[in-house]
Amino acid sequence: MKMLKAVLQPLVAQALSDLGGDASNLSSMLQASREWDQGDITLPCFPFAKMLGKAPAAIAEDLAKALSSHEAIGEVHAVNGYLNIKAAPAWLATNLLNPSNSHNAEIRTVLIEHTSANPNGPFHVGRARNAILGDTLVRLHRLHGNHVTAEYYVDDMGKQVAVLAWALQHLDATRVEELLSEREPINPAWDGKADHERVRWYQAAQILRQEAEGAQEIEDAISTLVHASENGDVDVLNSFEAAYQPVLDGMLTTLGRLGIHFNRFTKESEFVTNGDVSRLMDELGQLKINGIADNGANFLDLGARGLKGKTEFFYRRGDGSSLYATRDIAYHLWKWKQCNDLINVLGEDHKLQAKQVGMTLNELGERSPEVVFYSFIKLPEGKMSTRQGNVVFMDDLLEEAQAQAAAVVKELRPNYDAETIQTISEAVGTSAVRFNIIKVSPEKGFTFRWEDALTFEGGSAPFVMYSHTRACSIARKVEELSGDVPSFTPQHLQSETVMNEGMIGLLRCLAVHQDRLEKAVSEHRPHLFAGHLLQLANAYNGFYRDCHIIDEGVVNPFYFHVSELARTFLREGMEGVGIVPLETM
RNA sequence: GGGCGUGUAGCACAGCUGGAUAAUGCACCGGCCUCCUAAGCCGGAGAUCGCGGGUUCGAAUCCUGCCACGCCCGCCA
Repeated sequence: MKMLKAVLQPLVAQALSDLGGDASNLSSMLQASREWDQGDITLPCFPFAKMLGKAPAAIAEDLAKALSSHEAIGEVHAVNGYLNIKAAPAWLATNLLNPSNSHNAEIRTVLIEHTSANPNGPFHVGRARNAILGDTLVRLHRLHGNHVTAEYYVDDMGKQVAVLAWALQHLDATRVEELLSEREPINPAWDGKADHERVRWYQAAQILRQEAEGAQEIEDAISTLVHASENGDVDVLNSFEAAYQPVLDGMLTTLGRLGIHFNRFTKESEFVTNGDVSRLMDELGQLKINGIADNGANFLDLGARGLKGKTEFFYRRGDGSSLYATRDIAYHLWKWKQCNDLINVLGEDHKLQAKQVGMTLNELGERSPEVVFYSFIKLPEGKMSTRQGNVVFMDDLLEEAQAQAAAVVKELRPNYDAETIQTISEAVGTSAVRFNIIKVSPEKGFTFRWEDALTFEGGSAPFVMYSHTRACSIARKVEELSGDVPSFTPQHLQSETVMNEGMIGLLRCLAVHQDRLEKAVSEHRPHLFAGHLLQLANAYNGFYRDCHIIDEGVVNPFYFHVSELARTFLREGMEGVGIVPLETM
């Protein structure tokens, strides 16, 4: 409703100063109405009471009378000290349907790093929250018009890949299955998918590392590998890559099914081998807050910069090698060279680390990135843990979602052929899974429940998808019936003396579409836009109920143009949150 | 022990830069397919906004104390 506010503010300011009030803070006081029924824009009049020596209710009444008329203003009501203003539906329609209202927001170059999971095993639902959140941010920024690079930071040199590489070199399939005999066997559906296969090697190695016998030798061997990788040993790094790349490919296959893709993969080891990390450590050593431990390890005293709790941030070990966070800082310095805005999506367990990295960047005269943190997904039985078998793999969830969706399609549309059912159920299943996760705010601890993920009713992706297919169906029918409908002109509105509830509801919802997108993007809160999409779909359904676009074979051009605008907003919005915009379902 | 976060109807969740009768979905009760796709629409019922204080004309929202849960507090990643 920014467009309405822009028109109203000068008018309200005039009315207010005519009454002797101070209009200087008006912009922040004139707000979108909390109560959707009451109006589009509201001015609470309580703060003026003292200034004007009048009751708020009376001030609201006076303002309502003093407000000059304008084509944008539909209704003005003074209620309990609030001045409520509703936009004129015809004005809304004209503004929405005229393509002239192009918003020219500044285009930013944005680098979004997300997921970056260790390539040692398949995604479970918990780890996938990062990818779904991150990819939705990528999509929403693009919808907003920004240039976005979606980036995966590949941890190709840590202990986890070292363990995987060691296991693949020292164990065979028989030994692995022997060690994992008490665990559930691999789901036969994922035989041949490297993330599911190789994680068993990793798990077997983890078991061996726990055992008393021989554990020390394994530990030494792994440790040697880790150190070699940290020193940029090319052979070791190559062996690591050979170990993890098929796993990563498998993980990316899963994400691809969810419509998640990356523009670039950047390997952690790059910053070691190209010398950035050692140059960085030298630079950090020059800082005032640098400190040196007894064994020669280096740290920054971030307590001196206000960090509470643990104040020493170690960036160099006693043996001179770097730490994960050090490499992350080098990575950030590199990332900053190529964008205006930097966004990272991280689990809540990385909060302290991110704080340390951000403060160090500031110390070097660089900006901190924006970080979107999310809480972990739990299962009703408790924490997700691979070791206890308390885990839901994304691959399994997607299979199940698709199967459930297929069952629904078969029941609802018995005449559809197998291929159509497959297409629809795949789209419905994956969209439902994404939306189920994206619609809740990231900081909320999320409990995964099969019945919620597989709900295809109100509040879900299929609900939005269904409204969109209705709009598509109408567009197809209109096309068959009358070919091209002439583009919108204000004359189309002249027969609309009174607009019905469904039409007004949809116009109002369309009017806030851009505002909602902008807010979700600027605050990095995709769930706000997900909520708006549900509202938009709901508003479209009300419009569909009240406004028959085709009546006795005749197309109402005004209704049709509104429907088409809603269809466009729905489609773009769905793509923005990763819902597949099917045209039939 | 310290830091950060969460706590809203039976369940899940929105609202948190202070504003009205706390929004939505599921589940529950009742209605709507001779009419553009009923994965829909309409109506009903259901909330001491964790608990106690405080600031304010006004608090789910801000401050403070307490309680519960989660995450973190490695020269790991």
